[in-house]
Amino acid sequence: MDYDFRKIEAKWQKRWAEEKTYKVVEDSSKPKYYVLDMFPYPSGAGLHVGHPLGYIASDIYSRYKRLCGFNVLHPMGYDAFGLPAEQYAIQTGQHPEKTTDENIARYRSQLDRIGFSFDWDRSVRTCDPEYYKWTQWAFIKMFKSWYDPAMDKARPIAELIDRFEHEGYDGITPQQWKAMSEKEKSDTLMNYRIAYLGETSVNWCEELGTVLANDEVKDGLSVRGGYPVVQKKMAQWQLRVSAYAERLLAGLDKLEWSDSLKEMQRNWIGKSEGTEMVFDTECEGRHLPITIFTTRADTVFGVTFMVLAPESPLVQELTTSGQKAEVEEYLQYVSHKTERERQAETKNVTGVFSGSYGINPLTGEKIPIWISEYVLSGYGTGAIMAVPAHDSRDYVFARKFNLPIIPLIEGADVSAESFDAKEGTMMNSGFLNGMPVKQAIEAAKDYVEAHGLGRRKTNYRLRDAIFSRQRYWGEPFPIYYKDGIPTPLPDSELPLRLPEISSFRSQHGEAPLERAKDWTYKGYPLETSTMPGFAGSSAYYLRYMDPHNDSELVSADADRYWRSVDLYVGGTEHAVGHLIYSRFWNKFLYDIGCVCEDEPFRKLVNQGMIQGRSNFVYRKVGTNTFVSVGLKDKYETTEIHVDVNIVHGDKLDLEAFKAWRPEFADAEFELENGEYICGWAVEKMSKSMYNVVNPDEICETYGADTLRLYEMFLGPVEQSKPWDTKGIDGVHRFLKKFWRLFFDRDTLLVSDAKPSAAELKALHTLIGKEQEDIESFSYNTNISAFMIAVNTLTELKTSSREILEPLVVLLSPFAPHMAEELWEALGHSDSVTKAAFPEFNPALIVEDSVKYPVSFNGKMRFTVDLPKSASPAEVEAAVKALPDTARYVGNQTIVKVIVVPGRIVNIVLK
RNA sequence: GCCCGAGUGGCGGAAUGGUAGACGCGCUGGACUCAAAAUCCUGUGUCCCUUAAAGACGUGUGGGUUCGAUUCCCACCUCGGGCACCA
Repeated sequence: MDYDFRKIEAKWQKRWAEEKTYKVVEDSSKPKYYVLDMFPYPSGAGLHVGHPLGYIASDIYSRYKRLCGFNVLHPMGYDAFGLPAEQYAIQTGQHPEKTTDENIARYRSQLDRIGFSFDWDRSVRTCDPEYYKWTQWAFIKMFKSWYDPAMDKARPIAELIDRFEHEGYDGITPQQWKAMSEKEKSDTLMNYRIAYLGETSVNWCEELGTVLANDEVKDGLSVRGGYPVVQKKMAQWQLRVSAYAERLLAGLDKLEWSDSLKEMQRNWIGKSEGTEMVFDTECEGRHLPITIFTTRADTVFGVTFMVLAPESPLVQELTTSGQKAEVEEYLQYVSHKTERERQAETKNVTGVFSGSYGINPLTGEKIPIWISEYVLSGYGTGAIMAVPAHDSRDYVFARKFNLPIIPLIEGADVSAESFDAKEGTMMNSGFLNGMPVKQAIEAAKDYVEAHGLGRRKTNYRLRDAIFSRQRYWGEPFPIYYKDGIPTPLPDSELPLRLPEISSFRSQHGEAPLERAKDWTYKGYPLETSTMPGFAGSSAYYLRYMDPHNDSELVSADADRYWRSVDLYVGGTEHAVGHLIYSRFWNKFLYDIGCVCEDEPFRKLVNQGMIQGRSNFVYRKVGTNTFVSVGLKDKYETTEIHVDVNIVHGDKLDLEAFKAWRPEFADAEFELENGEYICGWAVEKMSKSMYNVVNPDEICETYGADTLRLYEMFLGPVEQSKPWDTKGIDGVHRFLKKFWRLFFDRDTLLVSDAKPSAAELKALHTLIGKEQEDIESFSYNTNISAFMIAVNTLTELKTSSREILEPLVVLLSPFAPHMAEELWEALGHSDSVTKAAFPEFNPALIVEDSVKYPVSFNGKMRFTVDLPKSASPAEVEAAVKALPDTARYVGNQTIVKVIVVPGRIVNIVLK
């Protein structure tokens, strides 16, 4: 019987589904392990070979952990709310639910073909009301909570109301509180709630008709669609993520994530420890203290001007009547610029003088106050002290407007550029003179605090997450407006289902839900925006633990058993979006006692992207003649993408090319050595570049086991690499060889013969390597080890069951279909999934050499590593060689001399 | 500009202080075959050389540490990723 992968794979996929082989239930007798993939957004294009890379890696890990005796939770679901489905609906009038269902069905069948060990009974989809009920539930919890800085955690809002009523809080006295109207009370509480409604400047995308989060915008364009994004002031629902900044930062230390990913999160959180300092200012006789934030308190002696953000409310206060016209003109100019334009023109310095002056608190000098767009209103206090000598932005500004520059660090040359580094010795700085910069910063902070000029302050760049989207295909907010006061629905009304609407297009910033009929609760209007994509993906890993529970997000029992995700596999593109929001969401649930772990993803592996490898043909301009790549420079040619599926090893299939598109039917060719060689490039895998490779085709030609093996053999999981089928025959050949260890045509070769030492060595080398490699995700080297083992065993003509049986178990995480088939052939009625990982015996793999401990000088110990066959004379010779080389050893204590047959190679220090 | 990460044969890559290039692809020659496919065997870093032996060189570049460096340190170059007026 030959290796008939089509038959074998279909047979086992059917059986796994029928017998629910991968169904998992909580089992306190076994240790648990939770392996999670980032669930996909089911797009219309279906899966290409890049998508399953991470799924294959995590599936191998899950199967390995099962063999090791763990109760493994390995679920899969769909992130099904989102813009593309809605955009498609706008274009075609099809309901997004319909296209989403179709796409999911397609994804499911593609995934099933690859042989994953998901427990599909636990599958979730974010657009399912039974699922988004819990997204809405969590939102209400956030609405009903505030962040208590004293306890450093979220607490019920009732506690805050109680404080306002009885003792007062944050400058509001009980008397003031009691005097407030309901609306005023509601507005006040909005300043504290974790989920709150607030006026804010948002990224508005006219084309998409919605606001976007900062991580949904890149270079002033929307990440999805690439449409322009502008700034606009709007009342939006927001999540107080910033309250968790310090905990989100500190929590990173405990996580097994890559350094680069942690670093990205740290940058995004952007902690900055500095000083808030008060400068007195004077505008037409009125005095107004303004607060600035700086990390360089040591440079106050070099402050020669101050700058306000154009959006700062202080601008109105500090503009003198003489400057009013000029300032107004500048504000007009700034307001007409989009965020994109502001970013694009960072070198073009603009600004205007306000007319008023501030007083340097240390020198008492009068310094002008300017207004410029280079100061951001959203960070710090929206006002800065400018030190042109030691800040490059202030320097450029000072040069442009001829403001004085005072150097404060000895030897710093500020004639051409500023000296930003925090090093050197202070000068021109009063009591700080002579100090190194770092020391001066601390001394200045102390001085400022001691003299009541300001205080130490930590700022974070992390902003609150804007949570409203003016679109249809998302979770509706469980909020209604009772006399204008936002009020949550009672839990018993959840889920609040998405209403039907007639047209999906939004106009003039009006949300699609505004057109829904009877979108009210008890006669009061319901909120018309919907939640963003990250809402549904923030706690999905919890729902997998207990997916059918309709009274709780997750039961305490299920949560205590599964706790958190042990291994999370996904791409880096979610580094600062999903992975921040999810951690925030989880920490909130932790605060309210809903979950028992405060970090959701203990270990995270980022799989690399699989890029496409595009092929090109070259058409002579004005003709229908195509020249091979080596000849293209002789003519003027146009480069044209050609479907990679009609190119094999960069050689174009001429007939297939003529048939590809009508305009090439009568194409002519100029060949090289009788062949047409295509050019190539590594690009993103996409339809428009004709470089998409579909996993179904690979499964059809080579089988799912080959696909799995090949994707892993391509290189390290974390690395990005182009898809290139050149090597796929190699792994396919390996599987056929593996098969032939067991079968010669129809004859099963397995016997009860005792294994030889060489056979045991080959097996146990592999067992040891597999343990090590899977734990470190070095799947590619492990497959190499498999190839070596199979070659050795083939050569040894192994038939021993004691070798072959464990070998099948070792193969099963990588090529589960073949492993099941062979396992059954070996006489097992149970799935190979239920087998145990073979026990590793390192004694069976020792080298044919022996270590001779040798003392030297009574102090150092040497280990001489010699072949067993070495004669005493050879050992002596090796040892005699030691003193010469050992001279260099100094106070090292152990030295190993590696002896390859006949010659001393080197010494090992330990 | 700032912060990460990476540079090894014709190609994907292996080796984390100890015989560089495992394993696979490709290519060379051969066996089987009428032939092909499939399968198996052989060789395959570069230079010198008809070939082989022997030798020299060789992990982006230049220095350093070490008996010994692809691996550790410093500087530079190139590529990839992230952040980018965050005071």
